[in-house]
Amino acid sequence: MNIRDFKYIIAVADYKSFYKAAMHCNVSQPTLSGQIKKLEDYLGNKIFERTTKSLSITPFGEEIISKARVIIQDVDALTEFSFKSKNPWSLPLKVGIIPTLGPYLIPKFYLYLKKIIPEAKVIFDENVTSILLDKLSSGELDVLLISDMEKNSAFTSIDLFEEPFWVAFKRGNQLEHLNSVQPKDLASQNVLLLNKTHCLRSQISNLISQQDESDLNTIASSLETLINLVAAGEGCTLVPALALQSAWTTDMGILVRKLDDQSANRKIRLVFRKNFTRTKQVHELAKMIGYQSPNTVKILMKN
Amino acid sequence: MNIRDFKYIIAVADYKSFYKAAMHCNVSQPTLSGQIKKLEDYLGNKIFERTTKSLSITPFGEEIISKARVIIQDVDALTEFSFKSKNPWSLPLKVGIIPTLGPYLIPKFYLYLKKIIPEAKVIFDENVTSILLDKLSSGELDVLLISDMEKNSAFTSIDLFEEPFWVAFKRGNQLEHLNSVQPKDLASQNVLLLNKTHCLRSQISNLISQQDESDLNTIASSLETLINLVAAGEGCTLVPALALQSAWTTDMGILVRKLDDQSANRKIRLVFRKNFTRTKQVHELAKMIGYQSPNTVKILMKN
DNA sequence: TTTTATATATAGATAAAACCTATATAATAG
DNA sequence: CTATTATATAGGTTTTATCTATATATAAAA
Repeated sequence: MNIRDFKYIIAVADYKSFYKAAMHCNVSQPTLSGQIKKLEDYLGNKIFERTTKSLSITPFGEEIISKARVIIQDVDALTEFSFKSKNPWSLPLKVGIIPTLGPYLIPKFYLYLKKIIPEAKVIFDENVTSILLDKLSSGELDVLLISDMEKNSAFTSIDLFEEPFWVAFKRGNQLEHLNSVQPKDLASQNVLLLNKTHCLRSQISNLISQQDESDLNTIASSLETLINLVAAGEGCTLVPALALQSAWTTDMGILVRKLDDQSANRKIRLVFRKNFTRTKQVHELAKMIGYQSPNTVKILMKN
Repeated sequence: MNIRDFKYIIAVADYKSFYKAAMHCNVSQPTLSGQIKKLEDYLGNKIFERTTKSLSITPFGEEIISKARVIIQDVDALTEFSFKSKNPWSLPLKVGIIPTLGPYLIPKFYLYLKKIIPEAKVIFDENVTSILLDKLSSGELDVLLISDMEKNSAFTSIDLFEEPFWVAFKRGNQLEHLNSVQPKDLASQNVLLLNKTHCLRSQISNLISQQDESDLNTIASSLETLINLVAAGEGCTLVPALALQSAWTTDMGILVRKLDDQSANRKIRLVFRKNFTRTKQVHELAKMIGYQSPNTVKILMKN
């Protein structure tokens, strides 16, 4: 039994003619006759009572045709739904992003994405890497914007950009007098760090050769808090470039210096399941971020 | 797009495995994979996200599968309805019958038919031949039980039996003294006839060589009325064998003689459209009437 | 009554599709 | 690194749908 056959009997019922129905279905009349005969044989009853000069629908046929109409309507609805869904943005993209990146990166590409692809919808989930990876595995999220992560063969990633680290300190700190700041210059500084759940913490503590196990300087769970502590004279901290705000200098008396070290940066990547089906969406997102963010980073680096 | 493909994706959704779903569908795994791939290509979206160790359904796939389940349910209902309808008596048979036959023939086969085929349902319409033929053409009736009719190439007929005519007259009529009554013996009699709409009238008037145009003896529209008039001494009449009642002799003083003439009978036939689809029902009806009525007629002829 | 026009059915060949087996590829578990 | 398990691919076979040509049947016209 075939959906096509249902279309054939409905056409015959509508046109009251095998010949005309065949024209409408774009098949030859013998094809139509043959398929309907086969269907009738399978169902065990005649649908049509035909002579060369008249065609009527049997009571059984009326039942079958009305049921077939319902089925064809549902099939058409399914097809229409599918064709509408061909737009890669017919479904929202669920994006996980780390807290040290989200507040600064999202504003830089989201409006541009909506301008270029108005139907695009992105749902953000701001969480630390380990939680995001779990959600990606389970399918709760479609794609992640994260920094370093251990290798996972189930995931694929797209490198987006490298984000340098800057040192932020209060005016008056001895670092103010250095033209170029090296990691070793921080050894004598009280470097404030985020708590261990943030990937940024280990990246920075590795960089300045501090032991990650130490909880000594773990005094904040957000970059905003860290900066406020620095402004209060508590010490210095390292900040990823995108998080730098020009208002700091004027309003808070905070100075920044780029760290003069090749490894003083983090790689930002898009990560998604290797078999994720909506890769077109992912690549369009990557393109939007790629268009926007490298420039932004460069501008900030001149600051 | 094919109903089979819907069954495939539902099986995969249920078994969470291409391999197991293929087993369930009695096809090979490559066949299932191939067909689902084709469906996904046609619909323009992936239904499943698969790796060798996990299989999940995409949001699009969830929609498609739930729609497909509805369609498959409806298709199954259609199929089940068809298989139930394979019983030739799944629909009532609409039988037209002439008024000079219906009241006497129906009681002789209907109970027997119900006994042999309990699910059989017959709807009777008692009318004169011309009206019945119109209703047969239009499809309002499925089959007719009638006597002579003009040839019609759109109809087919099955001969059932020949019904002899008997003369009915009141005790004391000069016919009482004849051992055998011939048509010519009726020339001197006042033969009462039904009105012209009944086929029985022309059959009898032809037999006794009276002009059919004459309205002289047309004084009744039912056999019951004719018999009552004969009992009242108004004349004699011809009665088809099945209509003879044994009560006539005792209660009404009416005697009957078989007409001694080869053509003194009418042929009773089943007539139906040549392309009628439920011929099995028709032939079962014919068989039931054939089993019952010839015997009945013979018994009456000995009366 | 024969012819013409129209509609459905049948026959035989061709094209399309679904299917199978064998094998490749991929990923996890031991 | 191998064994196991699952899906994908390749190539050939079978089945099904389709086409063209023609037959059959009926009603209308000549």
